[in-house]
Amino acid sequence: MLFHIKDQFPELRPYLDKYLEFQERLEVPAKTVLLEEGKISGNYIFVAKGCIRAALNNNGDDKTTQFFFENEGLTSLESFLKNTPSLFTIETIEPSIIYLLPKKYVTALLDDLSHEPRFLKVILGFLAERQLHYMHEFVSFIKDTAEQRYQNMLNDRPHIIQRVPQHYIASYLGITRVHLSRIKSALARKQG
Amino acid sequence: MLFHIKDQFPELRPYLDKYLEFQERLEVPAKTVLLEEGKISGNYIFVAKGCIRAALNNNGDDKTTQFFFENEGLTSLESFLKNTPSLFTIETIEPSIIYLLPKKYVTALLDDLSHEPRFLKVILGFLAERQLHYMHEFVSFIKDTAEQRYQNMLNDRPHIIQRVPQHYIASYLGITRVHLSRIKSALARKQG
DNA sequence: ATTATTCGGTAACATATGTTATCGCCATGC
DNA sequence: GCATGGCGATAACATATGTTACCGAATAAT
Repeated sequence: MLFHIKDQFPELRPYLDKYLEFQERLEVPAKTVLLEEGKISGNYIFVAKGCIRAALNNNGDDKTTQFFFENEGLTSLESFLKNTPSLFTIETIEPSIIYLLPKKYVTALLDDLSHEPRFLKVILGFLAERQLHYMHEFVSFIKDTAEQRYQNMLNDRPHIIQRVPQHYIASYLGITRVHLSRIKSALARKQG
Repeated sequence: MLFHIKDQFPELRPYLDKYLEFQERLEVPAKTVLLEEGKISGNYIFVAKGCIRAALNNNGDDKTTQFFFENEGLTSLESFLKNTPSLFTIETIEPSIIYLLPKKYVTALLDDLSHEPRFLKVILGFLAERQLHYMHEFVSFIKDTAEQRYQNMLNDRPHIIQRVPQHYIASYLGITRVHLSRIKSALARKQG
């Protein structure tokens, strides 16, 4: 929420720079858990290099719900705002470089920024974008078949397919890895 | 976004009251289209009485994506913020009383409020809530079967099932009305 | 090098869901 | 009163998707 804003909105830079020193830099291998499902989220997480996923345990099977790559940041929003246990586990997929900003600094920063009128539009745009993202995903489940959702991913976010193991992608699409494999071979048969 | 905030946050009332006079009150029968898919959204829509739905045409069949009831407000956010054609048709389900606030007043109000520090938290909380709503819907498609989604709706939003025709609910759940009917009779057989 | 894991493909069968068609009920308009 | 259309249930059949099991390639651990 913070550090990618810095580049897009230079006028806000002074507000943000003040907090950079409080970040903790982590260099971690693949499959490192950054936040466990059921725990309270204590940090804003920024991905400098690598990629990570959000996942939940659904009666024993692991369901991936989101992917994050370089220069994306995340919190378990619900956990962060309401101090409730996180619905998701946050875990690296590749070896990654991560920055953590403890929650107290994030809230302090928000307080700073609430006195800065220009910030309202920034935060509005930022949250609206996330909201539209989830809304599009949701609508896609209503209107599209699994095969169409895979095609959408191929078109809109091909880096996911290139970098992420297939079983994570399958659960993200709401299907099994067997079915995803079938979809791929059906598409290959159709055109190559 | 505006008029239900008024009651929750009395300190913002002066900001909001100024704009009340610009609302247009509409009393309309069921199946009245308030915004057509493909058109640019020109108003913030507030439901005073009745209920409405958002829907889209997917290769000829009508898919309902959201329901709104008394004291809820909506915009086609994407259309509103980016001035792009709305993805959805907005249509009344029951005879309804609707208030419209033209876009220019909404943006003027937001400008007013950007100078009011207390407002940032309000808008943050408000947008976060919408975002969490979509996220939960999205996650539910990943982890739940159609039958479980119907059960969730029964538990969390039973008024929808009571007031909305079944074929709208079916498309909202991502299934056909035939399948929804089967789910209902399966549940009835299980317990009654 | 050798083993153990992870990953992706495929087959056979089971279950979930879609499609089409038919029926009955009920509200509405004529 | 009688049509008409919207709505919901159900059946028969078709397709989509899940489950389990097995294979082989690539990668990591020893």
